[in-house]
Amino acid sequence: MRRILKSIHRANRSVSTVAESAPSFDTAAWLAKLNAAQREAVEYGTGTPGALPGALLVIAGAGSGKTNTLAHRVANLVVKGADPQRILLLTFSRRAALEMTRRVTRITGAAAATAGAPSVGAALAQGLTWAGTFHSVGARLLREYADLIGLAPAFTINDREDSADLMNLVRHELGLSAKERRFPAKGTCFAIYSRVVNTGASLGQVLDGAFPWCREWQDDLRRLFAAYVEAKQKQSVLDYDDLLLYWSHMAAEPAIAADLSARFDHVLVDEYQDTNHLQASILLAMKPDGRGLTVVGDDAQSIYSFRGATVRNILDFPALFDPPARQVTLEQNYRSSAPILAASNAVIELASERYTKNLWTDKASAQRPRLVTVADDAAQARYVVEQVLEAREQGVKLKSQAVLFRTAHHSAALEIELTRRNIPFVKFGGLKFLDSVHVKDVLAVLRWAENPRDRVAGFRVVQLLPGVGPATAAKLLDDLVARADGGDPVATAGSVLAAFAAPARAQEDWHPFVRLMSSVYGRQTPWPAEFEMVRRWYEPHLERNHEDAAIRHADLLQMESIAGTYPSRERFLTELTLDPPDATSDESGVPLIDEDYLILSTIHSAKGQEWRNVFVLNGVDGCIPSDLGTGSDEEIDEERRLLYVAMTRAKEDLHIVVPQRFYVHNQTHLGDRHVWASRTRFIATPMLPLFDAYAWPRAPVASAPSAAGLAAAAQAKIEIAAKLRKMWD
DNA sequence: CCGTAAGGAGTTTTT
DNA sequence: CTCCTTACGG
Repeated sequence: MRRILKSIHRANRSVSTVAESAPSFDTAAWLAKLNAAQREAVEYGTGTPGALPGALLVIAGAGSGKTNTLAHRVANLVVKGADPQRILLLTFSRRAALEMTRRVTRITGAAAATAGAPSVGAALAQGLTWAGTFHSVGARLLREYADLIGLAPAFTINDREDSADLMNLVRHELGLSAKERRFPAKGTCFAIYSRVVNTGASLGQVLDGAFPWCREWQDDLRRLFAAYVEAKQKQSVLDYDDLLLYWSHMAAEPAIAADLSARFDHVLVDEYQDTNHLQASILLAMKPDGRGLTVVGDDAQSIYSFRGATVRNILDFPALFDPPARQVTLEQNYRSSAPILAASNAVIELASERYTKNLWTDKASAQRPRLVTVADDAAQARYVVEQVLEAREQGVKLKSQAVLFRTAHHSAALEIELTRRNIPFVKFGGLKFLDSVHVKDVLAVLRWAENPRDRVAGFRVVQLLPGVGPATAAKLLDDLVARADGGDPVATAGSVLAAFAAPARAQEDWHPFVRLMSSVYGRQTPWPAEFEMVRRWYEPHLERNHEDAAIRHADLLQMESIAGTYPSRERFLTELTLDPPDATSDESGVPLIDEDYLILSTIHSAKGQEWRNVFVLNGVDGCIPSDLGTGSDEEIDEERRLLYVAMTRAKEDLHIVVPQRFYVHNQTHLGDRHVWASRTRFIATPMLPLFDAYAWPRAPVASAPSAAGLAAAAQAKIEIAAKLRKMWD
């Protein structure tokens, strides 16, 4: 680790020397607004037309203008003659890709105007055709090369839930569910599998490191995963990890690798600190010598290790190449006020491992971040609502304010309070629209139509019919495969359904069902009318199965309008799976763009964003850090980085709310409804002067326990109820 | 073989 | 609370 620190510091030094002593910068007007380090990142290696720049690593601190810098670099490449269609831009989310594309187009247009080069604008008219997440780009490439690598081009993609369902099917087939001791649940099995794939570690290492309680099942798990892989291949189904895994193997296959690498002159990757081993291997296979490769990120904001992301990627990047990658560090923060930045820096400074230097800003302010003590969950919600409304009175839009929390359910009390007070909000993270049963049902029909081998989809669809259960469904799906006999099952699926001996109880529903499926298999109804047909078929089943059919029906209508914006069923399914709408609100659907609403978001989903005012909920031990994430020093550091990410989202006002008591649900072994909490360990006592301590509500009650007493109790973490129970042990 | 009811166990963050 | 499993009546 010390070695890494050194190399980073060395690199920092080298950057400042470069910034000071590089007079050869092209100081075109459109780059004038960038600072020296940003300009270095934008212009590195672009001086010689036609030559590809060597590998570049940009360490970009929070709020240091990272997106803007990356967009300028892409624009600069285009201005200097790069073909936008041969630029691959990999981002962390769909939203980030859209934002980046928008900015690049705007910047390039402006640059072309000042440089008097209209041809550049024309070059970008087609846009950046290859901007997206690793997963969506992977899906596109795999469809193109599918025939060469033995994939059916019409493969369907399973999201996390579907993947877990398939894992479950296989788990039952292998008889693992009937073990004496309870076998890990489907979601756990899938998480283990996914971690092995994404980290490149062995099953044993993953079990030891992250799932120690499943170690006893190692042999069964290995058997399960082998069968799971086989099932996916038989069914022409890919999970998220496969999109990367196939891509990586494809890029390592000499016959394809040359063609694949040659398609892209430049590859640029955003949020590199949150990529995993597999993604790094893809980049290296695409650009073995690093020429044309740029990665951007901030190790202090690495918060996705649970997904296999490793900070090693960004730290080890320079040394992968010869000569080593150029490193540029952006340290000036343009987002937050000095007091907010000082507090954030203090939090990250206590990390046991740190790699980069502190950020600085010249945005002075007298307003320190607030550390607000409230009695409990409910008071926390009332405090936030009061403050949000007060800020709005002063002209701060709801949209410029955000409430951030560690886990999705931490906002439950607040959501109730907001609904009660009629304040519109949109929540990012947590349960998704696509996870609801009715939405999944309809999507399953479409997925099954796209790919009749898809067993999870088929299983789900057939069992919608009353009288059809797992046994009947399995028999039908077996028939489908048998009849296709290795060929394309779409051709024969219709007649298999028609000939199938449906159980007596399902007779009545069978013929409408066969008509529907034959029509979608044969693509007799064009997209998106097909969606409407499926939805109409589904309606009676919706009403039979759900009390709240009316609300769910509205969801489906909303999805129908989304369906209309995609050119085909395949694109709709693929993009919806890879970029699901990630917001939910109190009403069905997202409020209109021009409405004002408060943002609620998990810290993870808040990545890359900023707001004028930010509230961080539950700044207590047990929430941040989550008590599930305190097993190792690495986990604790990641939780610390989470708080750092949350704090650095704020521009002017930051409130960290500390309820003294919070509810713990469903902890049967502890049984408590609520526990005393103490301030998060990440805000240590010596750091308190950086905050405004604030107790809310202000009015003291004579008989209330003293603040000192409460603090002492909180320190001791007394659980009285637990003690009372112990009396009887 | 299906559907339902009852009871037990697990539980973050997401492409 | 929600998911999963099991037991039992059509």
